[in-house]
Amino acid sequence: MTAHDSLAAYARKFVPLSEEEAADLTAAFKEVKIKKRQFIVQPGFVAKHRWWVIKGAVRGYVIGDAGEDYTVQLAIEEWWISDYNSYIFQQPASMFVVALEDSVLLQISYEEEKKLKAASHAVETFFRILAERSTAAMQRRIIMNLTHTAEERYHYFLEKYPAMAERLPQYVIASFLGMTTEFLSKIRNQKLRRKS
Amino acid sequence: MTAHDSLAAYARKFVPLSEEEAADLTAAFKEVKIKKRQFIVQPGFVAKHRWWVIKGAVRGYVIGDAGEDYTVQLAIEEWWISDYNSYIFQQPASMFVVALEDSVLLQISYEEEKKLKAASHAVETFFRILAERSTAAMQRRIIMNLTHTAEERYHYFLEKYPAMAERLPQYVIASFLGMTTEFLSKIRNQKLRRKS
DNA sequence: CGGATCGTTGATCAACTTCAACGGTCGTGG
DNA sequence: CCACGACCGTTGAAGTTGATCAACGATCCG
Repeated sequence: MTAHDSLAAYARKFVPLSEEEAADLTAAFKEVKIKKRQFIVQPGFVAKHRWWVIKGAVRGYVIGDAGEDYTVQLAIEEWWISDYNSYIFQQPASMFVVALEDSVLLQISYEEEKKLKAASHAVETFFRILAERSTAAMQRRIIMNLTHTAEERYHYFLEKYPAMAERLPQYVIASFLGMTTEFLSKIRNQKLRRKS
Repeated sequence: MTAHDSLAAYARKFVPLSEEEAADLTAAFKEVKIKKRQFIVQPGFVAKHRWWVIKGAVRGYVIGDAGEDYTVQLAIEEWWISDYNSYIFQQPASMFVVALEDSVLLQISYEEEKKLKAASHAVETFFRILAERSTAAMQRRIIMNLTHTAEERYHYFLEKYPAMAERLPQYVIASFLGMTTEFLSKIRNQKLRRKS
């Protein structure tokens, strides 16, 4: 099965597409290969594309005032990634998006996506569903961050995303969970000097 | 201008609607009045509606294991609210949604919304845009929470949402920003014992 | 008037960061 | 092919941010 066929199959999980719609949708995506440490979005530049990961792992992050980095999004196979604030509004990005491994992506441009959505109600629905699911996922993440300690968030992450947990470097997971890599190391090794 | 006209005008900021589409859209919404402290979503029950605030203020929150409450969403005039994880997937809610003031809302049911989106490409587009904007806003909130201190988040909130800041009780703002009301009080009154 | 409700203040405490030092591993160029 | 950095993770000590606890004051409303 080709990369484009995978995407069509993925889209059909959410919305029924005619052969023609599926063909038009996938034709708008271009396969790109990126090397580990290669950037596809950088602050100050508009994110002109969104990407769907076929193979590999990609990370979106921002840099704080003191130079610390914070992972905002992670994507492995069958996940989407971009700087959505930049992509949706076509404004300069605040994020970096970089490959954590040599990766293969399917890339669609803002303009192409816009045309596709206008041309097909079903494709419009597909992107609406993606956006809704993304909203729901972000809401869950906000709740998790507000209501749980660093240690709880890590254990939840392990359970929910075991594939990422075993594959991604620790500093990426730590910064995704909103803690330092030192602290995550202590959690993992039970080196917490607890009163209890 | 009626409440339903306001909604039509709001929708037309994002997408062009024919007279018929606008009429169908607004007809699906029912005006509801709720009293301060009245709940419209409760954990365990499916959120069957989403609401658009015409007048008043509404708060969505979750309760942590130790009974602390965390504000997940706030809505005043022209904002949307629901428990989106519940509404989108039609699964039991984890949030409470409650009126902070006597409020007037426009309410649409999941089923009605579904029909409308299926019947009109433009309405589908409207909801897609809402979802995308919501995703982008949540991403900004995640970044803000990760990258800034409690004090910085408060000052940013003041600047960005002055209308809410002057109108909502302090404990609501504090829990929205992920801090205790005591701490927010100290920030506001500069009672922080700082080394600097 | 009297009880909720909301905000304030200070003392103490816990969660997590920062800083500094070090050890292992991986990959790349000489 | 091996040596030398980068990169990644670990550990401990000290420091900070913000939470918790407890008490109290003001205001609002029925």
